[in-house]
Formats: sequence, C-alpha cells, structure tokens
Amino acid sequence: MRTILHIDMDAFFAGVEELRHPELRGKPLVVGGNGDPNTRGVVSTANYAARKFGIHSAMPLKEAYRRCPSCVFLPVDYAEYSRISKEMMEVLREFGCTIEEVGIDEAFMDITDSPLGTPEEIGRKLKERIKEKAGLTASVGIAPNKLVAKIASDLEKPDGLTIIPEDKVQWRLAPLRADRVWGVGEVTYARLLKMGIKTLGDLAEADEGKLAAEFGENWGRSLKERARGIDDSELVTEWEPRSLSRETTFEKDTAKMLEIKKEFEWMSEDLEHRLKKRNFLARTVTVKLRYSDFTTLTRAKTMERPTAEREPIMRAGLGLLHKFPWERPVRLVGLRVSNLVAAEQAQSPPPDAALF
DNA sequence: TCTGGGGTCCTTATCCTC
DNA sequence: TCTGGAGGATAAGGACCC
Repeated sequence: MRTILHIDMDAFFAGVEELRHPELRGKPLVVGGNGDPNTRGVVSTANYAARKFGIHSAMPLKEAYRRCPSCVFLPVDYAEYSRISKEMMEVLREFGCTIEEVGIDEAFMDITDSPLGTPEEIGRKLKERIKEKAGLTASVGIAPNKLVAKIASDLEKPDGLTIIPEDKVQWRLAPLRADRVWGVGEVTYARLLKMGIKTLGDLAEADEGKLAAEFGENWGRSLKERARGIDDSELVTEWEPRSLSRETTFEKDTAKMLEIKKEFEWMSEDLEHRLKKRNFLARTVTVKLRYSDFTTLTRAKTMERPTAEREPIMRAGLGLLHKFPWERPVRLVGLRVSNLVAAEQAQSPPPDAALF
C-alpha cells in the first residue's frame, strides 16, 4: 500500500504578486496576459477576492474586466513565479521522498513508510515549511495513489489538508462531479451527461459496454477505473520534452504573410536557443494558424536531417505557409518543432561514414 | 463574452513497404 | 500481375492539463 501526497499552491500567481505588492493583499486581483484587460488574453489566476465576482482561470481578460472593473490586473511574470516555484520544490526535497513536479505549482510526493511521521503530520509540516520559506499557502491531499491525492488536494482549497484513506476512497469520490477526475474535461463531461452520468458514483456504476461504445474500449475502461479511484501509475521523476513551440496571438487579425514571416524570425531563433540549450535536434516542423472564427489548422513537414539551426526551421515553416487557405485573416500563428533526438546521438557518424 | 501559451497524449487517415 | 493485409511512419485534429 502506497501513500501519495499531492500539493497544490493556492492561486499561485496571484499569491506571488500579493507577496511583492502587500498593499494588494485581500483586494480582487487578476493575473493574466500582459496585464491590460483591453487586450487579447485570458486570466491565468484570480485571487479568492476576484473569484467572488465569478472570475476564473481561462476567462478572457475583457470578460473579467466587465465583471469587475475595480479589480487590479497584472501581467504574468513567469520568471518570478519560476523562482518561487524552485524554492517550493526545494522545501519538498527536504523531506527526502521521491518527488514528481507537475507544472509550476504542483507536485506529488511518495510518503509511503516515511519515518518523518504520520501522513497527517507530514502534510502539516510541509504546509508550515512552505509558509515559512515562501510566505504562501498550499493545499495538500493524501491518498493511496496519485489520482485520488490530486482530487483530495482540491477538496478543501485554500489552505486545505485532506486525507482519503483507502477504505474511504469510493465513499468520498462517489458524490463528486465526474469532471473532478483527471482527464475528464468539458467535452467528455458533456458526453457523460448525455448518457445520464453526472457523478463519479454514476460513472463507477456505469455499464462497461455502453462506456466502451461511447469512448472506445481503452478510454471507456479507464474512465470507470478512475471513477472508482483506481490508479497504479508511478511518480515520474525524470522528463524529456517531446516538442518545443512558440505561438502568438495578434492584437488584430491579419492576412499579411509578411507579418507572419516576421513572427517566424524570432520564433525560429528562440527554438534554436532552446534546442541547443537542451542539446536536442528536431526533425519535424509544424506551423499552426488560427483564423478569426477560431478554427485552427496545422501543417507539418519532417525534414531529412534533424537540426537545431534557425535557418532550416524557418525555411520549413515558410514552405508550409502556402499549404494553408488564405481567404480568411489569422489571429494566431505558431511554430513548433518535434520528433526530437539527442544531439550526440544524431551526430554520431552513419555506419558507412568510413567510405568518405 | 470572445476565447493565451506552453505542453502531452490519443485517434484517425493516408501512404509506403513487405 | 493483381489483390489484400499488416504494420510503421507521417500528418492532422482534438481533448486535456497547468
């Protein structure tokens, strides 16, 4: 039996901003985009005071402003949040357990048989240490696996500590909405509702055949298992990127190729830097365009030789541009490299190199 | 109301080779 | 020569996550 702890910082970006601007503490605060609610962008994090106005993550900044003109709007400052995130991860490491970092503000910790105390004691200590070191509150969930621990940490936000022992898993999960479980978003939840499935309890009891017919064999079975709190996935301690990308939304839609080419210049340069920093070469270049009506198209090209240089990435991107329809203006353009290979590996000579 | 930017993974279609 | 299928690589789209 494992004991897994999930920790999730409360309104992380907003919390960091309140630390830097103590005068804002307790006032409604929205962090998102460039901080100007008249421009295109969405809410990254709203503090709890702003949430009272119905503002939440992923909401357009314009809409957030409509709901709360007196809110303070601040731009996203990833550099600063990353710095605080590192501090927080260091605190976790003090506990000497296996850790999986999830994004910038979450982590799992395997505290099975930890000598540091009971799960509850460890959870409390962890919250205390983070408060001491970073000045921020976090919510902790503790359960027999990652899936349930993550659900648990969300149950008593903010500043919560929720423990779900093995024999209470089904009982705690059953009344929750089915979209509380990882992997069920808006679309899947709507499909479940159509089948008469609203809660995790409904999903746990659902007919396997019907689930398989709607979602396919694998996904159907997995959904039911998740609803019952079954998950034996391991913590992932090491990770390598599969793709790197940059994209940008124009303040005004454009149909000018020249404007898009201009974006490709800095994007390919940025991708070159990141590929080289991580010592990767890329084989596939993908261009993404999003039109005014929000339809999104991608076109990809796999190159003969993997590269980390901006020139071939740029060239491939430009070559892909005329595979798109051009009768509508574009709101977003993106450039992505994937099919990554380690640079050393790719540079080793081919078997017949001796011939030359 | 008007929808970011960074990613991962899955499914489906298509092409090619054996 | 024709036909069919298996299976890999590639391409495209979409759901989802933070």
